[in-house]
Amino acid sequence: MTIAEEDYLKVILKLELAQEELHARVTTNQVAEVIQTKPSSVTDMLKRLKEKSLVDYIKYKGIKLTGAGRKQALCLIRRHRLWETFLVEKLGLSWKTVHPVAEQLEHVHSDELLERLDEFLGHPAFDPHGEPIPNGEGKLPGCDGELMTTVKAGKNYTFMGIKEPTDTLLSYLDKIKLNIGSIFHVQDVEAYNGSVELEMGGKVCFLTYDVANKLVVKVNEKHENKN
Amino acid sequence: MTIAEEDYLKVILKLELAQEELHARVTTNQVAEVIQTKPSSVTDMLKRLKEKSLVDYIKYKGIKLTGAGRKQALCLIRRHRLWETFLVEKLGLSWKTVHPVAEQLEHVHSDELLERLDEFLGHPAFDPHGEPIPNGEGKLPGCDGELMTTVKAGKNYTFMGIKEPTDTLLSYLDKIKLNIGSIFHVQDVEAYNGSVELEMGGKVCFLTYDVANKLVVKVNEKHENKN
DNA sequence: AATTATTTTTAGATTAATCTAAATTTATTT
DNA sequence: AAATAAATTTAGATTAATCTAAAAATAATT
Repeated sequence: MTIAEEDYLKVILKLELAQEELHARVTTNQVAEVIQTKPSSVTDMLKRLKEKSLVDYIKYKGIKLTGAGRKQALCLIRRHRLWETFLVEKLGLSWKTVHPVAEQLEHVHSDELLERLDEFLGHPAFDPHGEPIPNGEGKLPGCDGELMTTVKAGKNYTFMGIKEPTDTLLSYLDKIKLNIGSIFHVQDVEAYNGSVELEMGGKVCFLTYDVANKLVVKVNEKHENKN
Repeated sequence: MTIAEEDYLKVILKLELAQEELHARVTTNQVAEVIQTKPSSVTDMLKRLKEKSLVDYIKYKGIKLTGAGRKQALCLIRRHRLWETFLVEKLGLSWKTVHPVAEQLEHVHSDELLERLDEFLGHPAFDPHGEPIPNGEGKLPGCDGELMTTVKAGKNYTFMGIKEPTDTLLSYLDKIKLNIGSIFHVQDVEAYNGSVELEMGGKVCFLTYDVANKLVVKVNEKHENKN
């Protein structure tokens, strides 16, 4: 498995997940756009990936990952997000700068390294950008989470991840010190405009509906009766 | 700088350092032997490296690194050894297995990553195999160390590194729990056969001349009057 | 439905890194 | 010093990954 092949698989998976209409096939041009290459180069690569049974590719009809291809792609995303977590949590790099470095690290092949790294980081479920980290079996966590727009006043929650992370949103969360893993208490949900009032480590913060609607949270049963 | 180019530079530096007669030029066949490739492939690569002013290559006459080439090669060795240290010290992998993983990690390009990793590891001077880690300026540490065959009874030393590490020697040192960084007290040096008796954390151990002659140590002024 | 536009694929080149086989240069030995 | 052996280089191919330009297929529009 070459670096180029791995890059293509990852891009195809991301396009499949982002696809508007479910089960629609990813197109040659979509891939070329993301990889920043010519469609003809994509066609060449697709033939090679098909040869290896990593994609189901039909001329002029688009692409779909096979089971094996999907598994590989999820492994790459797992590696990428674990490395990003390491770079930010352990080495203190900024989440703004780690992507290109993780882009290189994700191509390092070693199952044992990956396992140990995961353990070293405490089996994190989300990376510093709030993206879920697939587990060893390729399953994404936090699928049982809910958006912060559905929380109930009086309950406690853990902040799990971000739905569609953008740099501006991440910067904002940095500023108000709302970090992944934070536990908070919902003081109030404003029925009028859906804004949420939280209490977190003694400090209070307000979130608009638009922000709350990007944040994935999980009820924290254990801390239910904290206040 | 491609991965292949980096691999060649590293091999050439290692051959230069291991050269019997100083200033002798590294040969095409030597490189081919180490890289496990054909001499003709080496010739091709040497032309490319010469083009980039990384080696001083004269047809039929052999190779020498230029200043720039040497700097690059030292950076690669630095990366390799820092990663090996990370893998063993932080992730708990065995020094027996880390080489091929570090071989991949050393090709990750990021100055900031390297700086932070070095800091995270506490600026180590030797890797888990006892090899010295070049610093940011490409200088090798422990050049002021001495071999354990020159120690004086009654003094305290720190175990810095290993002269020519082999798996069997490393395993032996593991077994007698003599680790890099260990501080020990020299109880006695046997004039008859040069064997050395050490005391280390209350335990005593004997080393033959042959073993002691591979171990790099440094007088530990601060602990001079421990006993 | 016919035409136009868009998407996708093919054909043919290019570059890095490798190979084999043959030619050349240097080293070694009679 | 001539002959032989060894090391090195060249010439010509090969593979992965890319490109450009042209051809073919699909989609959109009149």
